[in-house]
Amino acid sequence: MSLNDVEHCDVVHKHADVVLKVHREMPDDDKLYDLAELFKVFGDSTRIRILFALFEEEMCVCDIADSLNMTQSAISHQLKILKQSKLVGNRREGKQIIYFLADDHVRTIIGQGINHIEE
Amino acid sequence: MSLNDVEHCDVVHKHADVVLKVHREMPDDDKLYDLAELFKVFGDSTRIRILFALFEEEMCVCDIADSLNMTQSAISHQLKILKQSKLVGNRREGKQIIYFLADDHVRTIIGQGINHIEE
DNA sequence: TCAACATATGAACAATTATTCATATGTTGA
DNA sequence: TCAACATATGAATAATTGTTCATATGTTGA
Repeated sequence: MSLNDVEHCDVVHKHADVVLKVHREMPDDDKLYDLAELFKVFGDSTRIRILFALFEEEMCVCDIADSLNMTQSAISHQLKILKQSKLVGNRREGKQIIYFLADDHVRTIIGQGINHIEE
Repeated sequence: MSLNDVEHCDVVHKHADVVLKVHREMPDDDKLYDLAELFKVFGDSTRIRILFALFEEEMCVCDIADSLNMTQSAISHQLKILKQSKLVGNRREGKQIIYFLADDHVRTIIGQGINHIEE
């Protein structure tokens, strides 16, 4: 794409340096996409509640469903998304699948979110 | 809601203590909703790119639009959402409206997101 | 091997949302 | 006051997404 393809206002000529700088520093599309996808996962209160549940301790699917008063299917679908984003892990224990937080990024990210909304 | 309303599996009886603990520690619905709404704002690559642009310096709407090669209207709609979440602020300078990052939470949150996806 | 249990998954539906287009609002210099 | 510019906004559309329902997969103990 050329920088001259779009000119929304006359200021683009005066501010061409700014536009260039943004271009230089902007992460590539793959990274931007991955970032947005990650935050999208946090952008649903069911998934946030699942993560808060797992803050307490690791748990089987039906305990999460009971804790949140939701169906096993709904929880299972959301756990799949959390697992794909590597926010949770799981292991089998007999008939049950135990889910747990993958690492401490989850706490940090949610903590920062709480900081922001509580100001 | 009663804890006995839903029992997805027999384990609920053995794990009733876990369910209780989750209930005790779970933030209230308002907070969970606000948290999810906040992360939803980060969950769109256009808005992420706007924030990255503003990492460089404050900018008028048309410079953002030019930087991202998008229409003024699309950017304006997204800026409204970013402003409502208090992630950006703005001020008028003559005919232009200058947008800027509201505070450093934005950098921290996005930084944590990058940490996570880069592992 | 079979019945009961625990979890996962595909399809369908309703709800949400990002962009576009047309237009409104607000500002400036002449 | 008026034309040109900069931004905001409402309506419409297409695409995405969370939950439900039905059912499949996988495990255990008898």
